[in-house]
Amino acid sequence: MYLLIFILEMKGEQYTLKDLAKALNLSVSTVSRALRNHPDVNEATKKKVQQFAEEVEFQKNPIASGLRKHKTNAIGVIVPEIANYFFSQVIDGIQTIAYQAGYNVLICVSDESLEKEQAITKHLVNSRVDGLLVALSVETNHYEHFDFVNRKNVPLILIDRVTDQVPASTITTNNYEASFEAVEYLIHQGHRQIAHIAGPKGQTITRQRLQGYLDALKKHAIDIQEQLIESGGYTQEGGEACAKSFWTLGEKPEAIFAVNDRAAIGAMRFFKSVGVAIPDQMSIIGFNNNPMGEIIEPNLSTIVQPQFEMGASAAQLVLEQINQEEYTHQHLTLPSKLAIRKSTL
Amino acid sequence: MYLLIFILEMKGEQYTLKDLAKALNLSVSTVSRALRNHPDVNEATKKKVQQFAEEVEFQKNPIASGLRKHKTNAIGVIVPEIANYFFSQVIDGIQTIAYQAGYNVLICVSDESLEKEQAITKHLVNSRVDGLLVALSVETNHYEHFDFVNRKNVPLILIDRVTDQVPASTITTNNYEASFEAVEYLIHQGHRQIAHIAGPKGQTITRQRLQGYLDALKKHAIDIQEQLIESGGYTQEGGEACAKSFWTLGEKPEAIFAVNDRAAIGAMRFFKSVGVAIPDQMSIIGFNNNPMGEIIEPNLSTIVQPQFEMGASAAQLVLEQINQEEYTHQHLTLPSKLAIRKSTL
DNA sequence: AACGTTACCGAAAACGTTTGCAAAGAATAT
DNA sequence: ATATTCTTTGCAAACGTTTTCGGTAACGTT
Repeated sequence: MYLLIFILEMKGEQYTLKDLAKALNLSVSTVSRALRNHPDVNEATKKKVQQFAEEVEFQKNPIASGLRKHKTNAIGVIVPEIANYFFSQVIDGIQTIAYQAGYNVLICVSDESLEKEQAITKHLVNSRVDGLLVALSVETNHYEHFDFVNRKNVPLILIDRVTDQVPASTITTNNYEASFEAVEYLIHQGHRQIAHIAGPKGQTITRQRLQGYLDALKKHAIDIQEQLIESGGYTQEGGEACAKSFWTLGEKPEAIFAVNDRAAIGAMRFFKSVGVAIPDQMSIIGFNNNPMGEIIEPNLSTIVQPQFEMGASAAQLVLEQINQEEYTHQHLTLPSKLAIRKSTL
Repeated sequence: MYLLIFILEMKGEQYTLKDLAKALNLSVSTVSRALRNHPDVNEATKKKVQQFAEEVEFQKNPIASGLRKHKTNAIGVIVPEIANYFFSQVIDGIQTIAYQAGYNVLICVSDESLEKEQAITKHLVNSRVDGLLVALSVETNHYEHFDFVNRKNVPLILIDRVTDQVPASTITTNNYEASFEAVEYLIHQGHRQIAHIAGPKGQTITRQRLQGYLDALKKHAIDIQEQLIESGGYTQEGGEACAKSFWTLGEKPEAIFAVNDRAAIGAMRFFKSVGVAIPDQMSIIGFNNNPMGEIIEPNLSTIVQPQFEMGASAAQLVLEQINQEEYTHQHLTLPSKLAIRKSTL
C-alpha cells in the first residue's frame, strides 16, 4: 500500500478508486459509495474509506464521473464582450455561485457577432455543458441556434440582453420602471425638452428603456418629438454622434436620458468639446453605473443595476434547472435605482 | 438507420460512434479512425464516414475522448479580479487563442486572496485542466500550491503578476525599461522632484517599476529621497493617500510616476480636490492605459501594455507545452510604451 | 507454390467512474 | 426450527472514446 503511494507520487499521477479499493481490501463499488456517502454502506467502513482518501489526497476523476453520469459539472457563458464593466461584473457573480457549487464556468465571447454567437453556442453544447447562460449580441436577430440548445435539453438562461423570441428563462432589471423614474426626475427638475439616446434597434433593452422615456413624457403631458429620439448603439461614439445631432436642432434639448453610460459619456464629451456646460445647460442621465461615471466631471447621474446579483441569480437558477427533471421558465426582474450625481440639474 | 436518426432526434440525444458504425455497417474503430483522418483507413470509406457524420451532425463526446486520452481540452485561468480592465483584456486574449485551438477556458477569480488562490489552484488541477495560467494575488507570498501543479505535470504560466520563486514560464512586459523611460521623460521635461507611488510590497512588478524609477534618477544624478517613495497598493484609494502624504512634505514633488493608472487617478483626484493644477503644478504618469485615463481631465499620460497579446501569448505558450512531452520554461517579455497625454508638462 | 508486404479493417481492452443486481450474512419474525 | 427481511458488500455492465494487436485479403517476389 505505501509502496503504491510512493510509486504514484513519483509519477505525479492520481489515485483511482481501484487503488483505494486494493489498499483497503474492498471493492471499487463500496469505495465509490463510501465516498459519496451512500446510505448502503456501513458507517465504520465509510469512515475508514473517507479517512484514507483524505490521507492520500484522493481526488476522483471528474471526467470519468462525467462520462458515467452524463454531466460535466460545467456551465457555459456567452457574453458580447468581456472587457466591459457590466459583463465582467455579471461574470463575477456567475463565477462565485458556480464555484461554490463545484461547477466550472466556461466563458466565451461573441464579440457582438451573431455568427460567433451561433458557433460558440454549438461548441458549448457539443462540449456537453450542463447549462448555458447567454447575453445576446447586438447583431442577434434570429434564434435558431437556441432551438438547438433546447433540443439537447440543456437549460438556457438569458441575462440582461434578452428576447421573448426564444423559450428560456430570463434575468433582467426593471428597465422600464427605472427609465421612467429617471425621465420623470428630469421632468420634476423642470426640464421639458428631453432627448433620448436610444440603444441599438431591435433590442429588448432599447425598447423597454425607450418605453419608459415615452410614458414618463406622456404622463406629464409633454409632446413626444421624433427628432429628440435617436439610436446610438451602446457605444461612446454613438452617444457622441447623437449629441452632435441633437445640437444641430433648432429647439435644442435641455436634458438627455441615455440608454447607457458609455453613450452618456460620449455625449458629455461632445458637449464639453463645444463648450456646453453640464449640468447648467444640459442635464444628462446614463444607465449602468459604469465606474467611469465617477471619474468624468461632472460625475454622471445614472441608474445603478445589480450586475453581480444578476450573474449570481442566473447561476443559481441554472443550477436549479440542471438538477430538476422538469422545470418551467422563470423570468426574474431585479431592481435597479436612480443615482443622482452631478450631471443633472 | 433513418429510424435511428428519428429516435435519437426525438430524445434530443447525441449519436455515438456505435450508432454511426451500425448505420454504416462498419466497426466502431474504423469510424473513429476515419473521423480522425487516420492513415490506416481507405480513402473511400473515410469519405463515406465523414460525409455521413456531417450529414447527421455527429459530434463526438469530448468527455469520453478526454477520459481515454487523459486530456480535458480545457485550460484554467486564475486572475485576482475580473471586473478589471487589465485582466479582462488578458482573458480576452487567452480566450481568443484557446477557442481557436478548440480548448475551453475555465476562469476563476482569486479576489486578491492567497487562500482562495490556493483553493482554486487545487480545484483546477483536480478538475484535470490541461494547463494553468495564473496572475498572482497581491497576498501571495508563498508558493507551495504551485509545487502541487508541477507535481501533477500540468504546464503553468505566470502572467504579469509573476515571481521567480516558482518554476514556471512567465509572460510580462518590460516593466523596468518602461518605468525608466517614463521617469526619464519627466526629467527631460525639467522635473527634479519626482515622487513614486509604488505598488504593494513584495510584488515583482513593484520592484521592477521602482528600480526603473531609481535608475533613471541615478543616471541623471538626482538624489533619491526616501520620502518621495511610498507604497500605495494598486488602488485608487492608495494613490490618493500617497498623494496626500506627498503634499504634506516641506519640499513637495513636481511630478509623480505611479505604479498604475488607478493609483495615478487617485492621486489626481486628491490634487484636484485641493486645487493643485495638473499638469501645471504637478505632472503625473500612470501605468496600464486604463480607459479611465482618457476620461479623466486632463487625460492621463501612461504606459500602454499589450494586455490582449499577453493573454494570447500565454495561451499560445501553454498550448505548446501541453503538446510537448518535455519543455523548458520560457520567459517572454512584451514591449510596452509611453503614451504622453495631458497630465504631464 | 510458398513466402513476405502492404493496405485495410475489427475485436477487445483500456480509461475511471456509477449503478442495477445478486449474494451473503445478520437480524427479526413466524 | 424455518422463513422473511434488512444490511452490507461485490460483480459486472455500463458510459463513448482511443488504441493495441491481430487478422484477412490482395499483391508482388522468389
